[in-house]
This record gives sequence, structure tokens and C-alpha cells, in this order.
Amino acid sequence: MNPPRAVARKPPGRPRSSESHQAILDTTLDLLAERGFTAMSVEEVAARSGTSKATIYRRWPNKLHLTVAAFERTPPLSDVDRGNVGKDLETLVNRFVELMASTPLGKAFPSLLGESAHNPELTKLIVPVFDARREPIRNAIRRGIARGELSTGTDIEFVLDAIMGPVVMRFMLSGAKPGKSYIRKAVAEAIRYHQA
Amino acid sequence: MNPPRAVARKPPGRPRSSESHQAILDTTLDLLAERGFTAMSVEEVAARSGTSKATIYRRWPNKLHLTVAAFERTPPLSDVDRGNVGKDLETLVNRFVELMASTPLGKAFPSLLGESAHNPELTKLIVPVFDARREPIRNAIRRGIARGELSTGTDIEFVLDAIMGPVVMRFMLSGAKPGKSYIRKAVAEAIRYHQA
Amino acid sequence: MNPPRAVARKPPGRPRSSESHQAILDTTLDLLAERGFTAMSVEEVAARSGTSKATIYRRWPNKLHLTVAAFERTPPLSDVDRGNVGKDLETLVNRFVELMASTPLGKAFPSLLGESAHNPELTKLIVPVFDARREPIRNAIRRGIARGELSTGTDIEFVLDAIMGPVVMRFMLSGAKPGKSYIRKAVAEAIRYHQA
Amino acid sequence: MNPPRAVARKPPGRPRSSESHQAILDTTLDLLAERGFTAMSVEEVAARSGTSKATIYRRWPNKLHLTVAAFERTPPLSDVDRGNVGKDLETLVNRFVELMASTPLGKAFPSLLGESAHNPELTKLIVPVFDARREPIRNAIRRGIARGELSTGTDIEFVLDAIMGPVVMRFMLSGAKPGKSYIRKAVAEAIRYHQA
DNA sequence: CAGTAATCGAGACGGTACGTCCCGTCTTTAT
DNA sequence: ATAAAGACGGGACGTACCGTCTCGATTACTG
Repeated sequence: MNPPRAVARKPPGRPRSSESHQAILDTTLDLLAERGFTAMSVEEVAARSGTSKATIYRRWPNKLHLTVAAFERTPPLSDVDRGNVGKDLETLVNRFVELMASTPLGKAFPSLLGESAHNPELTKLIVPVFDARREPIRNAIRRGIARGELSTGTDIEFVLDAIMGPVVMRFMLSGAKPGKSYIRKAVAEAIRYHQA
Repeated sequence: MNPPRAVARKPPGRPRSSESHQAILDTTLDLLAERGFTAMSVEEVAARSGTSKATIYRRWPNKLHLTVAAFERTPPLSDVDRGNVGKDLETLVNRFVELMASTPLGKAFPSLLGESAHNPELTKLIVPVFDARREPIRNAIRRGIARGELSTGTDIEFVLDAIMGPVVMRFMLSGAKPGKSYIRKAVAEAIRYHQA
Repeated sequence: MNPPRAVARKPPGRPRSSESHQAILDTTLDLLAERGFTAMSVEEVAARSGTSKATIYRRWPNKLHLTVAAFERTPPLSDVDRGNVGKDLETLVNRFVELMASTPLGKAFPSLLGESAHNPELTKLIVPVFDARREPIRNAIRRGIARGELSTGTDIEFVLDAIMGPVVMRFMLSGAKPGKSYIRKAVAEAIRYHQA
Repeated sequence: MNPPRAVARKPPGRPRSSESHQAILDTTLDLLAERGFTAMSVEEVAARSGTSKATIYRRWPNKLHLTVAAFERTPPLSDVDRGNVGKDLETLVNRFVELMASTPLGKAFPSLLGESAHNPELTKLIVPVFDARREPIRNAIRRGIARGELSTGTDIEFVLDAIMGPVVMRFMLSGAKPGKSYIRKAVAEAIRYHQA
């Protein structure tokens, strides 16, 4: 009749402050966008968030992990389903681009990607985070197949790359968000061949 | 009575050593690939190239410019023309990917791209360098149009993005070079719609 | 109708653990001797004594007071009276030196003295503690005067300094205990002039 | 006809700045006296001396060595020879005490002595420095023997201890300089037994 | 014998200094 | 004038403690 023994009991000691936690991550994301990974300093994160270096380093082993954790908090895309693959994808990609341009994500992502080229550990951390952000687009493609708009044999990952590759590349190289017509074209091109 | 003014007069004093120049850039590229922009230090470049910091800073104003200068030395693609757009593009992209994987370019490029997100000055420096490396691909598309393999209205830049976007993105996210079949698919997809 | 006011009423709540108290002070003295005041950490005292920082700071306001409290627990000299000033003093000083060499006192004392040079508060705390440890020597001198071995006008404090000064100084500078012959000489010299 | 090859040629590179060197040591000694070893910070030394932490740590491996180096710069006693051991010693000890009280030496010395109790390496560094400061007193004793004021068999080191022990001990325990009459007594007592 | 209250251990908190490393500049002698 | 060598001021890194605080759990006494 005892309640099922919880898998993880509350650990002893003073619990970590979630206010500090939030403040640190928010500040990190802001500074990351403002200055980039290299120019951002953990010292400034501590000062600006009203916490301390000790509190930061208790949670994350170094600047890189802190940055990834902050990056994870960037808002995700929500699913869009208006019954038409093309329209849905276009809307999603526009929103994604908007997100990149208007939140720290746009500047933080290239910074992290650059670091990850020499740091397999970081790659492992960052890829799932980025991948999760593309999930709603993947879903839209899946629904397109389910509805019969796209052929059954459609390679979902490839279509995803065909849409996101050009868009992200252009964003990263120019620093500016690709226009709506560019996005429309990218989506159209990517799905045209697979349309039933 | 003076000799006719030369277009470029030889400056007085000891001339700059071109051996040092080469050694510095080679070492920079190696270290950039080994460690990435952030972890690479100018001090180590000087030590490993057998030169000195003063010699480096006399030539380039800072670490960033040094890095870009080194990056510029990565070998370019040479044109490929076997009379078939698809084959040519496939060959070129395979060579490009091979270059990324086997030279420092593959690791240096994401590093620089990451820095450039917060540094417009770097963006201006790096974009033409990267763009030049895609020129042979652009040429192949142009020849395809000239030969009538692709329609006259083909948007060259867009086709370029459609091919390179997925390939580069995949390379940067995974760190591994995309397979030949992936490249074949990417090229096929990018040009299919424009084929006459 | 209240019960007669007790001199010290027992306070409510859980009483302080005297085991912890002892363990903390013992550990402090050990660590003080092992590492010195600066290198010793309250955190380690807590860990090694099986208590916690809160328990320590509830009893002593800071590291300095804790240290002094621990220092106070060093064993005192006991009086020696065999009827001969010279013999008594020699015995006492030998025991004192033995105490310095074999207990944490020898290493803790210089540490505290060093801190006290810049901390008048600590000086006030530490001087009586050290002074108390010299009391049996003072007593032996007093008895010498009472017995007529030393002249009536003997300046007790000065004789004390004349014996202890060289011995302690030598101990502190060398880190090793002065030999028995050195001590014999110091005692002889200090009292010779005052002998009746 | 070449000049004899110097044992140590001038090393390559920019020579270390002696201005910085001086400024660092002066500032260290000031801060050491003001705050003591523990409370003094290398960061503040750098700031106040107008130099940088790097410049300090290039010269000394850590705070302790820096402190000892600063300590070495305390002014030495100069010899005093007016033809009378007693008078000479009295003058010297008075000057020594004056030096302790009016320069950082008085507060720096206990601090270092305290640290050295747990640090044999520091002991080795500090003992010769302190010993050198007692050399003029040793000289005065030697001259007293030479002049026949003190007996030939006088143990110089012991007389030195008998004078300095009480004086230094009293200074360190009280923090105040011993009075002139105390010094006169200490000197008289120390040499009386050895007077010819 | 339940309620109250101060203790306990654990460990997080903001803060400060440590010693290290690198940046971009400067100063020296040698070519 | 350039080269190698290496010191310079500046500033961030990640670590270690200080003295304070906040938890849940314990241990007495009080009503």
C-alpha cells in the first residue's frame, strides 16, 4: 500500500534556484546574439544576470555547454496544417526564417556550428537541438504524403535538406533573411518532383 | 636627372621574407583545421612556422584577417567540361566535397562562418572567397544553358543554391562528407525541373 | 507561581551536539598544523569532521575565531617543582619545546601570529592563550624568588622573555626544536645574573 | 684581440622593464603592510602599480614568491662602530626596532614566518633574508670580541639570539615596538656574562 | 503524545582572488 | 626596414573558498 517508490528522490541540500537558472540562460542568449560566442564572456553573463560565476559553473562545465543550453531555449516552430503541403511548408519556412532573424538563434547557430566543426562532443549536443527545430517541417511533409499530395516513395530527409539547405546557407552567408519569393521557389522546387 | 619614376619603387631596408609569408599561412590553415578559430592562437602559428608574432602582425592587422588570408589559399576547383551538365556538376560537387573533407577547408569554413555571423567586416572578406570556390559550378550550369540542356530562363544562382545548400549543410551538421548517391540525387533534383 | 528563575534555563529546540563540537575543533587543529591558516579551508574541516559548514558557522563567526578556539585546546604545560629554579625551568622549557614539536601547536602558532600582525582583533584573542601557556614557567620563576634562589628585584616578565624569546624564535625560524644543550644554556644565561 | 666572451650574453627579446619591476615590489610591500599576506591581492598589486598580472607572474611564480621578493627590498641595517659593544648593540637594536615599526617589514615578517611554518620552500627563501638583516649585529659582537670587550670563547650566534629573541618576540606578540629601556636591558643581559 | 523550535547534514548562493592563457603592441639586437 | 625573441597592459578562463542561505530530517522540550 506504499506509494510506488519514486525513481528519483529529492536530493539533499538547498535546491538550485530556478530564477537564477532562467536569468543565466536568458542573459546568455542575449549576449550570444549581441556579441557572438567568442566575444561573449561568462563573467558578463554572471554580472548581467545578477548571479555569479560559481552558480553558472555549477550547472554547466564550461562556456560551450552554457551556450548550448541557452540555445536549446530558443522557441521551437509549432506545427502548421492548413491542408496543403506547399502552403504549409512555405508558412513554416517563413516562420523559421523570421525566428532566425528576430531571435538570438540566427546569430547563435552559426557560432555553435563553427565551434562544433572541431568539437565532436559539441556536435553531439547541438545536432539534436537543431534537428528538433526542423521537426514541424518534417511533419508537414509526412502529412503531405499521407494526404496523397506527395508520392509514397518520397525521401523525407532529402526533401527537408532540399528546402532548408538553400535557405539556411543563404541566411548564414549573407546574414540577412531570404525573401518570401526565394522561399516560395525553394519549397516549390523541393516538392515539385515528388508531387503525385 | 632622376630615373623615371617606377610604378612601384622598391622600398628601402630589408625586404619581407616570402618564405615566412608562406610558412605563416600554411601553418595558420593547419592549425585552423586542427583546433578551430577560437582555439587556434597566433602565438602557436608563430612558433610552429618558425617566425614571430611581429612578423605576422606586420602583414595582417589581426587574427581574423590572418585566418581569411590563409583560407584564401585553399585550392580552388578547376572547371570540368565533359559535355553533360549532370555529369559535370556531379563530378564538380564530388571534388568539392573531397576538398572539404581532405583539406583544412572543411573545418576552417564553418569556423569562419560562425565568426562572421557577428562580424560584418569578416562577412565582407569571406563571402567573395567562398563564392569564388563555387565559380566552376556556376560555369558548368552556364554551359548547360548554352548547350540547350537547361532552359534559357534558368536562375543560375538558385540552381547553385539548390545543389550546394543541401550538400554543405549536411557536411557542416554531420562533419562527414555526403555520399556519392546523395550528391547524385541533389544534382539531379536541382536541374530536373529546368531541363529543356 | 512560576518556578524559581533558573540561572541558566535550558533553551528550547534540539540542543547542540557536543560530539560535533569536539570533532570540529580537533579537525581544525589537525588541518591548521597540516596546511597552515591560509591553506586550511572551513569546507575541509566540515567534510573531515563529518559535520557541515552551517554547524561550524553557528558556533564561530568566522575562520579566525574557529582557529583560535581550536588553538585554545592545545594541551597546557603543567607546573614542575623539584625545588631548583634552574632544573625546573629547564624541564619546563624542554616540555614546551616537545609540545611545540609533537602537537599541532608548533605549526599553528606561527600561522596565527602571522595573521595577528594585521588583525588587532586576533591579537587580542591569541595573546592571552599563548600567555597562559607560559604561566607554569612564570610560576617556576616566582618560586625561585620565594625560595631565595633568585634576587627579590628580579623582573619576572623579563626573565621569561629572556628564556622563551631565543627558544621560540629559533623554533620558528628553523622549524626544528632547539636541542637540550641550547635550552640549558638559554635558561642558565637568563637566570645567572639574577641569582642571589 | 676579441673581448673575453661574456659568461652570460644579453638574452634576445625585449628586456624586462625595471620600472615595472620596482613599481611592483614597492606596491607589494605597501599592500603587504597595509593588509597582510592573506588580504593583499595580486590583482590589486597589478592595478596599483600600473602593470598587469601577466607581468607579475612572469617574474614570480606565485603570490608567496612575490611577497618574499618584496620583503628582500626592506632596507638593511648599516654597521655601527663607536668603539663600545654595548652602545653599538643598543644603537643597532633600536634602529632595527625602528625599522620594524616604521616600514612594512614589521608586518610582513610575521606574515611570512607564519606561512613558512608549513612551507619548507618558503623557509629556505626567507631565512637568509632575515639572517642578512641581523648581520650588522653579528659584526658588532665580533668587533667586541676583537677589541677584548667580550671573552674569546663567546658564542656569537647565542648572544645574537639572546638579544634578538626577546625583542622580536615581544614585537610580534604585542605589535608595538619594545621601549628603549627594554632594549637596553636585553643587550646588557645578553653580553654581561661574556664580558671580559 | 502531538506540536513547536532549534539543531543537523547537505549543498546552493553571490562574491572575490587565484594562476593561466592569449590578444595586439612595443622594444630590444641582429641581418 | 625587417627578422626573431620575448616583455608589456589588458582581460577572460575555469577553480577554490568565504560566509550566508535554504532545504528536509532529527531531536529534544512543552502543552
